[in-house]
Amino acid sequence: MTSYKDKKVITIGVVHELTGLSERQIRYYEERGLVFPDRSKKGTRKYSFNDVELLMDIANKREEGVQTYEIRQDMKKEEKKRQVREEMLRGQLNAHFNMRK
Amino acid sequence: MTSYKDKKVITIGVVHELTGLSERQIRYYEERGLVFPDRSKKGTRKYSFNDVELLMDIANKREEGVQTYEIRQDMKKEEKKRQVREEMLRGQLNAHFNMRK
DNA sequence: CGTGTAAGGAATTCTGACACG
DNA sequence: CGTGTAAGGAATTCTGACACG
Repeated sequence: MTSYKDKKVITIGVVHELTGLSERQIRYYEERGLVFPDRSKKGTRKYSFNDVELLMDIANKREEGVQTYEIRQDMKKEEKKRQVREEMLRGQLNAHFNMRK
Repeated sequence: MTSYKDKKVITIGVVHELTGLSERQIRYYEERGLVFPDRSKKGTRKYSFNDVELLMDIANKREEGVQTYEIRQDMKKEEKKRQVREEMLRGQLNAHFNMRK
């Protein structure tokens, strides 16, 4: 379920190289609740490949002039949708198995 | 063809955390030709998830008392096998397509 | 042979702040 | 709001070497 894409192992310097974003920008997007890196014991940020992809999406939105606040709202909506879909699926599965009982 | 598993983005410190090997050991295995990290512009080593897996295999072999030299020989043999298999496949494909001409 | 360690330097990362707008 | 930058400190990484065995 958790693959390499989700493992938080990339330092901010490498994320900078991969995305072209400045470290300042990357930290700021975290401040705005758009990315959530892990922290090593000593406090350095660790990102996953998923985070890198997300940051590239954010970079594109920013270029279009979308504000971080709006990006955050959109991300919340997406999250909501995903939850609803999951609940529906769960409900159907339950109904199915209840019928077979 | 090249996935996240092959992307060299992990610093030696994180590799240490993931494998349990000391940085000294990790660098030594490189010296012996067992792993080949990339280098960032400034010279710090970058490993891939594949490298991490390889290092864990090496760690197991070492625990069994296998010397780095032998591990290297085995890796070369494996590499050879892979090449032969590829050449055979290529040959069969060629024969196949030549027949259809 | 394989690994630990101390050494000194260079590069990285962190935070909080000021700047501009 | 979003980003650059200088500041000072702490943590990371690098290399070459000595040590033990």
